[in-house]
Amino acid sequence: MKESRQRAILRILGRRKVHNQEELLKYLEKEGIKATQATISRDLAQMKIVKMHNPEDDSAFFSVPSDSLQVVPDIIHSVSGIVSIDFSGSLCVIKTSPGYANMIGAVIDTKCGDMVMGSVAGDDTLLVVLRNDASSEDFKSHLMEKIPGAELKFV
Amino acid sequence: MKESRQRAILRILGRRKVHNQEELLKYLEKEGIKATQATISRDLAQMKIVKMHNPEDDSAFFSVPSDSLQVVPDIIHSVSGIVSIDFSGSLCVIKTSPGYANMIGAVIDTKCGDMVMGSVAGDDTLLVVLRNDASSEDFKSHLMEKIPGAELKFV
DNA sequence: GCCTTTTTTGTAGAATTATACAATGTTGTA
DNA sequence: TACAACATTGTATAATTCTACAAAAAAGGC
Repeated sequence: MKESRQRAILRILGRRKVHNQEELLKYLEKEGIKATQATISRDLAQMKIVKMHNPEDDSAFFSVPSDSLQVVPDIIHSVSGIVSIDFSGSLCVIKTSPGYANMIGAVIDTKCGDMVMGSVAGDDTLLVVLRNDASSEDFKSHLMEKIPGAELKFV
Repeated sequence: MKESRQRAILRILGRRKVHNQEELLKYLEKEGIKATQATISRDLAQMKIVKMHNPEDDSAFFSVPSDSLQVVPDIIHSVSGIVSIDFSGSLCVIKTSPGYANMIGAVIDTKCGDMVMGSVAGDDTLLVVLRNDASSEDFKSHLMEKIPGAELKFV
């Protein structure tokens, strides 16, 4: 129950701006998941999800920072979000579902540190810089091994 | 007043874990800055500072995410936090005061985008990937020009 | 199965944070 | 200086989030 609820929370936050916990509760209910504010308060803390402010329009919404996800590995690994993967030299461009780039970047930094020099993530695009001695083929197979679901996306 | 208070907030959050706004208020007072909870609530929102949770020990503290800082450019540019700068090929490793790496990474991404491919920041270490056609010397002088205080740190 | 231990959850209320409003301060213009 | 326009702040309170506690559910051990 808890795991699928947290998975649903990630999915919802990746798609919409959610401004408070009551609102998140409503979206969860639409997916048939019932819970209370107290429960998702604990979920958000556990998942290290933060409330971000947008000074432009004075709004606030929940956001999943890039380093949040090693805390709940079981969840991340079952959420892929990867749309496409392409290479150009030692650069790898990964397109993701909206909002997922940071998360996937965090997983890659953690799981593929030996062949990755670093990564920069936008909202739905992730740029991975491979080390000089790492081939794109090596990186591909590493990804397939470490991120369940990734293999489906290679065309 | 507001600007120096926000500068002080960045300095404080870079050095200590602050768990709520009342606590931040006390640290500010120690620096001779008087304000109310309402004021720093607005400051934190404007600076896009978030409250992060640590599920390990059930604590929470304020944190400055990497993309927070373009919002308050006047402030960032007067905070250095750089401890050391080293190069290895087209890689640049910048050690910073604890908590400052993200912030400095954001400044470098913004100010040195033409010679920087991307950067990844930990808590006190920043890895900058230079473009192939940018020399470390070019990057150094660019840094010195763009980040007041940086020149002091080159040994 | 039955008992124990641990985890998850809801309720209710405490703690924290955000904000409407009024007041004060600041900036620019003449 | 005097005025208007705008920005910043404090007060009081509203809104939101967290958490102590008890109950329920799940996981292990025998």
